[in-house]
Amino acid sequence: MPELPEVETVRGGIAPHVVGRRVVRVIVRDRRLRWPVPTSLGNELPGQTFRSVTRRAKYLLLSADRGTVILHLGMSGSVRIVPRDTPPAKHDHVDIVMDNGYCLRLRDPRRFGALLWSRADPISHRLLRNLGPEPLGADFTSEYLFRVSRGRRIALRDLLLDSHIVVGVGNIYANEALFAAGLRPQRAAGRTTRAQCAAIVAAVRRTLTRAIRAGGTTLRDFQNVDGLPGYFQQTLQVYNRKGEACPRCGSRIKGLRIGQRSAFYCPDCQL
DNA sequence: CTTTTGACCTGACAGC
DNA sequence: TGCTGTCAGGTCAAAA
Repeated sequence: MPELPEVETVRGGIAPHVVGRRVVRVIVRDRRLRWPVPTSLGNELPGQTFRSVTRRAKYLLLSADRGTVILHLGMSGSVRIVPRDTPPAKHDHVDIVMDNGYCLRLRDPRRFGALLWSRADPISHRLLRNLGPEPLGADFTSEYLFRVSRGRRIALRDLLLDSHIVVGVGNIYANEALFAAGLRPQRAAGRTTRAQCAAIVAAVRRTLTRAIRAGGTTLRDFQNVDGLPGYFQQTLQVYNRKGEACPRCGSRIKGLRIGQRSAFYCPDCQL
């Protein structure tokens, strides 16, 4: 469910409730997430204080005194800050109880998310080690994108989804950014010019930045920490708008499948 | 090496 | 009211 803007929205939402708080205990009701929630989390985290909440790709990193909680929301994960005695709902799998009477509660119906504990630097964790550059960072440049796309027949949409190329971009924002760049999602990545790569990079950055400002996109069930939806879906130009009028030229937006996942584009605005 | 496919899960929704 | 089929914002591992 969440892409970079949604994860960033969650990061900003939980940070003020978490940083400086000491963990009292960890309650695991169901450890069967994408990988089992490690017993070391419950053994080692209590007694430690959270020092910062940062993000790498779609991972949230809750740094404590002698380790880091690595949290990924998968497709359906969400976190809330609730009073510790709030009865858990279905799919509320883990509580991290803090010393102020509140807890960080993780809900994840599909259980594609992950909650891990890293004693060492989380950046060298096997899940984070081989990730590509941050899309809003200085390393994601048109020259970089041009270089890594040479000789690739993969669809542009799928190149943007590849976390080894660039992180944080999911299916919604990949489609939206390619609309903004004027390139069809199914176009072969290798068949792009330097100028087109520059347009893609600029479009990715602008799309993500705007979405963060809007508090993310809520299509079905994304909620921020306060239980409120994001507002960027009102700004979506093509995603999930098959058959509707292109906001730029009025043509009918097309939908197609690339691999197993749907893609959307305007046949007149995108080459 | 690149690209595609299958796998992991539950829930919402459309259509009958 | 049910049933069935389809789809979903992620991403890893294995197959081709």
